[in-house]
Amino acid sequence: MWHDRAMSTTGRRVGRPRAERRPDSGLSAREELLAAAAELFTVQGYAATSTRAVAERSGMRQASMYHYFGGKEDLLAVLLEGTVRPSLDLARGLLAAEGSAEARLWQLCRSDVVLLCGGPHNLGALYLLPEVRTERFAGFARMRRELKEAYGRLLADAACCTALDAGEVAVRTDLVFGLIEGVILIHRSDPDRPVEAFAAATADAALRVAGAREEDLAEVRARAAKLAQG
Amino acid sequence: MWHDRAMSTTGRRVGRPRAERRPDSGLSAREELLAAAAELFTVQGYAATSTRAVAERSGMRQASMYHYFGGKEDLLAVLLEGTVRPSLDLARGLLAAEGSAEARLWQLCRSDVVLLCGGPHNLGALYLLPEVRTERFAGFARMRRELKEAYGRLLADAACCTALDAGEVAVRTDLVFGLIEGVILIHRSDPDRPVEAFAAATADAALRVAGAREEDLAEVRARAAKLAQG
DNA sequence: ATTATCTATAGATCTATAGATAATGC
DNA sequence: ATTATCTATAGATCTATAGATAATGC
Repeated sequence: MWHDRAMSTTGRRVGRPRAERRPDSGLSAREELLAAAAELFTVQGYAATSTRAVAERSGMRQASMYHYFGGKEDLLAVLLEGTVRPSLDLARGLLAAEGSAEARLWQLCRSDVVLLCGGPHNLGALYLLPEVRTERFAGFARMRRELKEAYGRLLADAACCTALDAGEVAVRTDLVFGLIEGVILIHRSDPDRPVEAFAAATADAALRVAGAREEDLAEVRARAAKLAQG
Repeated sequence: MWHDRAMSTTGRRVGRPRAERRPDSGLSAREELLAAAAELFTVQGYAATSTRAVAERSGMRQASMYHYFGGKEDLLAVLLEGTVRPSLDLARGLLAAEGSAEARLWQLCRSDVVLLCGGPHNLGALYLLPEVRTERFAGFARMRRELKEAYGRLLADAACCTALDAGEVAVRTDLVFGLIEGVILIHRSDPDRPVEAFAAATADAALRVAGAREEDLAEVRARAAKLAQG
C-alpha cells in the first residue's frame, strides 16, 4: 500500500516549502491537484483550464504540478477512471449476484445515478469531451464499455425482455444506458435536487424503458432493496 | 430578405480575392465558416479549436473571419440557436395542434431525435460546453427552456399521466427530456446507426417513461403518424 | 541524500486590431 | 465607393523543461 511519506499531520513535510502557505487541507498534494482539476474542468471546461489555474488553486506553482502529473491529460484520465471504477465494481458484483435480473438492473441504475449526481462536481460531463476519444483514454473507454455490457447482460436476463429479440434488447440497452448517462444533463440544469429520490425515479424509468410493467415495479424495487442489504 | 451580394454563381465576387483559391463550395463565406466551426467544434472540441483553424478550413485567413463574426463565441451561439430553433418551431406547432397529447409527445420526441442525430455533426454535444452558461448564450438557453416547457405541457395533458401529481409529472418531464437529449451520447458512440428507426424506438421509450402502457403504444404511433401527415 | 517545491524562461501558440489591397459597382 | 479579403503584428497567454533551493532523513 502506497503511503505519502511527504505528508504528515504535524505539518512538517519533506521538501522545499510552498511559496504561499495555506491552512492544511488534509489532502495530499496529488489529491489537492485532482480536486482542483475536478472543480475547474467541470465549471470552466477542460480546454479552458490552464495547468497554472489547476496548480495555483491547489496552492502550488504551475511547474510543481509536473512533479505529480505529466500534464492536463493525465489529470483528466485519472478523474475519469475514478468516476467509472465504482460503477464498474458494482456492476461486476451485481452480475455475479443471485436474484432477479430486473432487481439487479434497478439497483445498478439507481447506484449509477447516485454516483453521477452525488459528488460535488458534475464529473460525468467530462465524458463528452472530444479529448476522451484519444489513445490516452483507452483505459477509461474500456471500463465504460464493460459497464455498458453489464447493462446489456442484465437486460437480456430480465423477465420483461424475454419476449424481445437480440436486436431489440441491444436498442433498449442503448436507451437505458443513455437514460442513465443522460442524468448528467438533467443534473446540470438542476444541481440541487435531492439525489436519492431522483435516483430511484430514474431507476424506475429505466425499468419502464426495458419493458417492465407498471404493476410489477413495486416488486422490483422491493427485491432491489433486499439486494442492497444482503 | 438578406441576399449575399458578394456571392455569385459565376465566381465573380466583390472584394479582394482569397489568397488560396479553391473550388466554389456553393456556400456563402458566412455559411462556410459556420460549417467549418460545426465540424471542428464537434470533432476537436470548442476550446481546442482556434479561430485560425476555423478560418483556414473555410479557405480564408484567420483575420478575415472577424468580418463575419465577432469571435469564436459568436459562431457557437449561432450554431446552437440553429440547432434548437427547428425543435422549438415544431414544439410550438404541436402544442397548438389538435389530437391526443400522447401522439403529439411521441411525434415531438421522434423529430427531436432525428434533428439531434440526423445532421452531419453531433452538434448536440455542444449543449454541454461550460461556455454555454454565460450571458452570451442567454438566447439559446431561453429557447431550450421553452422547448422543455413544451415537453412538460404535453406530458401534463397526456392520458397516461392523469393519475400523477404535479411533482411526479415534473420528474417525468425531466426524465423524458433527459432521455431525448441523452441520445447525443448514444449517437456519439454509434454514429452510423440508421436514424429513423432509432428515433421511433426512442420515442417509444419516452412514452414508456411517461407512463404509457405497452398495449397502447401501437395506437399512439398510429395517431402520431396521422399527425405528421395532416 | 532525498524530496517537494521554487524561479525563470524558451518556444509555441492564440486573439484581435490596424491598415493595405484587389476586386466589382456606379 | 464599396466590399471582402489580405498581411503584419502587439500583447497575452500557455506548456514543459532546466536548474536552484529549502526542507527532512539518516
